[in-house]
Amino acid sequence: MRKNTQKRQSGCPVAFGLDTFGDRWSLLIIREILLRGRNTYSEFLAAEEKIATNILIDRLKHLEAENIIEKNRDPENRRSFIYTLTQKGRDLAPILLEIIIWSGAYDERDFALRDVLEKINADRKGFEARLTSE
Amino acid sequence: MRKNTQKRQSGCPVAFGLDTFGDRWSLLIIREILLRGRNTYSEFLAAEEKIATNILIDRLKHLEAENIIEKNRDPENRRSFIYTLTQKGRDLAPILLEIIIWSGAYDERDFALRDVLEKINADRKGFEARLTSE
DNA sequence: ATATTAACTTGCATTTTGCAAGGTATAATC
DNA sequence: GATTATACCTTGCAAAATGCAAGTTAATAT
Repeated sequence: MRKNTQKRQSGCPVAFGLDTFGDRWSLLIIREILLRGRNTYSEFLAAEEKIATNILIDRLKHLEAENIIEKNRDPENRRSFIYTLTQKGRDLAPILLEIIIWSGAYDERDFALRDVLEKINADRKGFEARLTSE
Repeated sequence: MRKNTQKRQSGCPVAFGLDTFGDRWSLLIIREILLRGRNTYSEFLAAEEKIATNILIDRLKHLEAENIIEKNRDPENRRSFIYTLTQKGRDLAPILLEIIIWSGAYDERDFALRDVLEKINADRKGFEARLTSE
């Protein structure tokens, strides 16, 4: 388990962001919820990048502690939990979209989420507004 | 030295971005160049976050290999090198700005780069255009 | 009762990061 | 022209984060 959010304690907003969600996995979990409609532990585990179980639970706890995601019991299946984004979490959408735009321009390989890039190109503001609202 | 860019080989643009600049330090180096006009090894070292020398040189080499920054001798001081952003590097500006906006909304502490946030609020498009152009 | 699914936990190896102390080449100072 | 200082690294080792494989627990299905 990571040493309880050891932040750089720098006064810079870029550093603050990196300290909060700037690790190898957090944004991928947020991508799963925000852009792929996944929201359980097992769905996150099934993502193509193959996150390890201990890392996954560590990041989920961390993101929950940062109030970026919320964990609730699935009302229809009492052994399952549903992870959803808070407003703070949904507000990460613009960052994700900019990363997708940048990679769209510089990744030569064909890739997933092309549909997302197309939606951004078609109507950035509208698409983003839908993602950031409840 | 990091094992030559071990990428996740995922087809996702978010993962591609994270593999390219998504570590603890790369975006801070890019911030120094893009938003603070710093462009030498010693200036990066002097940044408030206190990056270690071996990590700094590793990230500089990595970013250069990824064609995000360029290294050139300082014509006025032959023992110094100037690191500048390529177009690919300048195109990371929107991502940095979105991180600054997000942190501006959710970091309760008073912080640096307030001036940048104000410029974004005053004229996002113009400010961003200036950053991404040569 | 038994098996299966979902959500974890634990132990240990590997990789990355961080710290402190060098080392080399250029330039400034005595 | 010898000494000192600056700028850019390199190296060795300790600490932390990540990754892998094998458990564990609790709810549900058979």
